[in-house]
Amino acid sequence: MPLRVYNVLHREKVDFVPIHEGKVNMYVCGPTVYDHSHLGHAKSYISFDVIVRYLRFSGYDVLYVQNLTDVGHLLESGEDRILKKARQASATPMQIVETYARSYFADMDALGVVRPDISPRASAHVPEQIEMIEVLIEKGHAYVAEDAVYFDVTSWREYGKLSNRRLEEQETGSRRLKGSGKRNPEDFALWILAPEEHILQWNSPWGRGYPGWHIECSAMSRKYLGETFDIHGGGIDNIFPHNECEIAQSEAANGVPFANYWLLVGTLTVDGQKMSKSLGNYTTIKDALARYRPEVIRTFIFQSHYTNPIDFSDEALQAAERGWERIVGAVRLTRDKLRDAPDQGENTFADVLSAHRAQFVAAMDDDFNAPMALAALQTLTGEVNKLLNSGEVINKPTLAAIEATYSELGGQVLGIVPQGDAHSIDMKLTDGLIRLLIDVRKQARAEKNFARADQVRDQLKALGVLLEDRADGTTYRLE
RNA sequence: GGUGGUGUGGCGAAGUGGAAACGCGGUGGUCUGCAAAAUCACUAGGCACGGGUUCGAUUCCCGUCACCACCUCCA
Repeated sequence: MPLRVYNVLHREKVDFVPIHEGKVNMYVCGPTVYDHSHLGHAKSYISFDVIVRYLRFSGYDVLYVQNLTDVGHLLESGEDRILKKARQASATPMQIVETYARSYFADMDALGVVRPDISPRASAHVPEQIEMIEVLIEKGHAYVAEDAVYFDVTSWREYGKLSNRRLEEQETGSRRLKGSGKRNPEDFALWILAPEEHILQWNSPWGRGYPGWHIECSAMSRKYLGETFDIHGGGIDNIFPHNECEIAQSEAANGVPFANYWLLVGTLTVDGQKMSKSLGNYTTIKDALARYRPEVIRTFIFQSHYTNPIDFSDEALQAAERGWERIVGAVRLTRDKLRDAPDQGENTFADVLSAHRAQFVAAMDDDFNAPMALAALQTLTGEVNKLLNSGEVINKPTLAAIEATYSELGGQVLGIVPQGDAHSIDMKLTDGLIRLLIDVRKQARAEKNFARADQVRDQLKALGVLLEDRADGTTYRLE
């Protein structure tokens, strides 16, 4: 079955056909690094993480580019947000950029988000942006005003095609014309001339200044992925004006289509309202990670389709946590039994595994339907638990096949099943010591010395080690 | 005002023109020294509301209402 994706550009679900067979070139709008990231960013980048992981799992060679915006992203006041932060922190702009770029990567690493292959920065691609602006001016799609170089939206008939906006139907605030050399209110800045005291500025054919926000994505995607590439991703909240401007600039400059497929992620909300800096209703990723495991945050996000909004609450996270625990509980038990299972025998569970794998793959092939894929893992977990609790001896080939299925689908693709077998010396030692204590407690229980047995269990619990007695022995898990 | 989207059980959330996934929660069993986990059964007679098409609609069409996002900085 072919992979199908919902292409926002045409508002329909279509078969995914890459430009070059077996190869996917993909660009996702990255963050502006002027503050710590919050869970809204997590939803976006975890969603694309799974898209990239699944494409690779499906055999595609993916080149994943995600930019870092470190210049040109202006506040409503017209002030560059990086500069504002730098002034507040009495730091240089590049210190701010470096600080928060590192923070961003640290957060993404902690969430298990696979790093993009290339993370280009806007400030490091000024020549490429200038070059593109020059082409736009030559072709009559941009003009030089006294304060900036603007893209002339009336020169590009298709402007608005992604977001279905018609210029004449928009509420055009007069504010946007105030004090600028724009010909049309919807014209947007490609290059902004900087006053002398402005800290971030470069030489350009039009005078010293800095690039506008939108041009960076056009210039950098072209540089690394070509004039036409396969997938462009981002948050739905940036469909206008940012994504719209990108398309217009790129197609006007290059004369060929920009991205073939547009995949946009729904918003993370809090009490139905978008999580955002300006509303102040945000939870940083660092704060969230202090309360929930990364796998739990991922599971929470996978419980709704990436295109839909999802509402954040502690209740929802806790529900996700319980659901996640059920899955990894089965995995833990499987790995535990694998330690001393008989080698002989055939995989008697192959049919169940392949049926659930097929469900999982069918779900993901249908526009990366993670909620449905997760459901397949959940029903598989029911089957696995039944098998493991049946009281029968299960052979190694069967257990290994179960383990491999979870590691592949739940681990490699979704990133919610941690790797087994901690190989570090510390973990081996810890594991050995815990098992030693389990043996000691077993002895006490055999002697009906329940006080001693409970003491071992209670003290281990205080250390975050939870013991679970089963008919076939005691297992443990770390809190 | 324009554009796009959403409205499904106590909560979260999939999905389909022909008996409503999955998870959480709840109730009652089983297992168990206790605890924890697991497991079994039950838990929406209806999918915002009103029309229409159809043998049949939650699913398609029209209308209405509500909420959200974007049109102004945010993935």
